[in-house]
Amino acid sequence: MQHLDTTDLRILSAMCARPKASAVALATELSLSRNTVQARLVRLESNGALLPFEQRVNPAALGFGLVSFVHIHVQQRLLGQIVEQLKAIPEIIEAHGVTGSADILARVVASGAEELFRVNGQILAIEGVERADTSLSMAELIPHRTTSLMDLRLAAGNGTGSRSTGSAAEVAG
Amino acid sequence: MQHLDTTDLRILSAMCARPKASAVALATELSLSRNTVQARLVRLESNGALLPFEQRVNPAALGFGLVSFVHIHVQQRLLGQIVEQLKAIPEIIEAHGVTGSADILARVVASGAEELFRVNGQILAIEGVERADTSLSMAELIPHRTTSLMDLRLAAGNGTGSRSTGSAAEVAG
DNA sequence: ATCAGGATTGGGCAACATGCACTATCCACG
DNA sequence: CGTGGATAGTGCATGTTGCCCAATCCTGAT
Repeated sequence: MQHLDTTDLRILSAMCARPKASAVALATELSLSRNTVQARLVRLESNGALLPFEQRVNPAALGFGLVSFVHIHVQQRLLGQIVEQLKAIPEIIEAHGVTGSADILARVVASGAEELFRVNGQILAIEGVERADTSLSMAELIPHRTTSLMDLRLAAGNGTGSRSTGSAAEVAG
Repeated sequence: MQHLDTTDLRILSAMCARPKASAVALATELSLSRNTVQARLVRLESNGALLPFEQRVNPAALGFGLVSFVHIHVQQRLLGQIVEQLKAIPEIIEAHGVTGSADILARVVASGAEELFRVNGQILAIEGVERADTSLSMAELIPHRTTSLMDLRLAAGNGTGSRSTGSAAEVAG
């Protein structure tokens, strides 16, 4: 993962503030050359700093308004196969191998309780899955955000004036 | 939350497949009028089906490569104030009020263990927070995805041919 | 069946953007 | 100092956007 310099951060931050702004407009706003913005955008996409567009799609709008977090306990030796089978369940939209009392923490969405129950049944039917403990999200207290992180980084690296060069202001690492 | 019909789904799905495609290109691909695509896109943005651009920013690229899930136990009567104070911690990038043994499940990122320890200290210092149990993400087994949900919905509502009209094929809800 | 309202279609237009190319300059490193 | 990559500024053919308009379609209510 290539880390970002202040110019990258400024570009990202401006894009968050004005997603529809063209590269030309961003360049003007940030006092950069249009070519620079374009080159940076290409690099941000190719090096993984920008995740795929699908992150923006709201599951609730697709009818999956029920969000739950499922703590899954598995037989470790079957982990690989289990993960493959979890991937085949469309309602599991994220999963992490975690430390702590559970082995996997999955985000599972559904249209309602009945469908969630069905999906949980699918999870439990996977060989090697010993337990699945489900917590329902009752409220989204802090919606997913990254601007707080960007602001933190910009505030930390903002000692080089309004026109920062790359390596002198590399802050994200 | 306004639910989406098949045309919306097809537009979203095409955007996920080709994020850089113009409205004109999408319209051609989907056999729709350009105006229709534009109108639908405006609606998708305004009704919350499309989340803000910042969802696409990868925290790891900002230097926050350590992901953890913090289960927070609180005094219920102080919940409102607690949430406000959690919001003021930039490294908390998501939080849900959940059922189950914990009250709040938070996603906390950091550059490393030391910083995570510091953030945890901040959480614990909030009045009304009784406990905070942290699980580290050791592996992103299933990266966040929504195309699986879209595919599911499209497969479920695909009985009306290649040119679906709105209400006859409303499937998401 | 009729009517009304919203959605969709197809087309137009001025302004603008994009992707790519080019040259010149700057900056960091060996 | 020399070199290579990054940045800046500019140009151009092509395509896009935001907005507008009129006509048609579709759906639900009466």
